[in-house]
Amino acid sequence: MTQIDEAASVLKLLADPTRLTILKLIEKEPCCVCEFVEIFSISQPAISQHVRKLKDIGIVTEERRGQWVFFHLNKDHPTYPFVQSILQQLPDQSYKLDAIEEAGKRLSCE
Amino acid sequence: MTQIDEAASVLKLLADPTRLTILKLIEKEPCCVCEFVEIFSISQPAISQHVRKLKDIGIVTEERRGQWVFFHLNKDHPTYPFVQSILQQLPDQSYKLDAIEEAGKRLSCE
DNA sequence: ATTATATATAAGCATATTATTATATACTTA
DNA sequence: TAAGTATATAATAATATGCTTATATATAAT
Repeated sequence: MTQIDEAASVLKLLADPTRLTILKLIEKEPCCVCEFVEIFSISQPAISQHVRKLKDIGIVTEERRGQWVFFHLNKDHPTYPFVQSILQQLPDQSYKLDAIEEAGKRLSCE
Repeated sequence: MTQIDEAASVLKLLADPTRLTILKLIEKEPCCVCEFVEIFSISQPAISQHVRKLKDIGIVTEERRGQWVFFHLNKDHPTYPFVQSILQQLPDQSYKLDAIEEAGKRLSCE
């Protein structure tokens, strides 16, 4: 496994609009699945599967708070500097959280 | 098409070890297909197909020199700064060209 | 305990990706 | 012009990806 292979693996994880948005959101603050479910127009299992891929390499960690699970960007992960350098170039996505809040759809986890 | 979608598309193109190495090589100097064929252990059509994907979005341009086609990294492309910021973090791959040269396999295009 | 809510996993399916082989095209040179 | 070299395209096959629905698990609340 060369550095190129490792970089390609990380890029593959980032190369999806849903996962990229998730990462960009939790870069700012931890979020829970129920928020992602409201934001994206895909099913809850689809969200879980995207998040699992991010957890599998360790760039995302989970923290359970009661029945909710919050996801954090793992700043201690070896690939974090690389990931961060990419995220940093993308526009903030928090407006998506604001939008569901205004629509009264920000669920009880908040 | 949001900025996130566009970024994801570009990342998808980079998310392959062959394409990533090609980009890293031509970042330094234009290369021709015959060199890639020696470097990678995949068929010539497979190389052509990888290169075509890069040409399709325009981040790579081609220049014919006789029977050879050389590929350049297009520094004027809108996504170049983004791509460059990623490539810049990867280790130089020129040793692969050196290796085929020493092995006497650097073909006539040189 | 039972029920409700939040999340994860499993199975299945459609589509995308990446390779291969066969063949076509472009250019060079004898 | 015929033959050789370099590259591109087409057809096809294997595998990967990302979604869905159904179901399981974990916690909370009645």
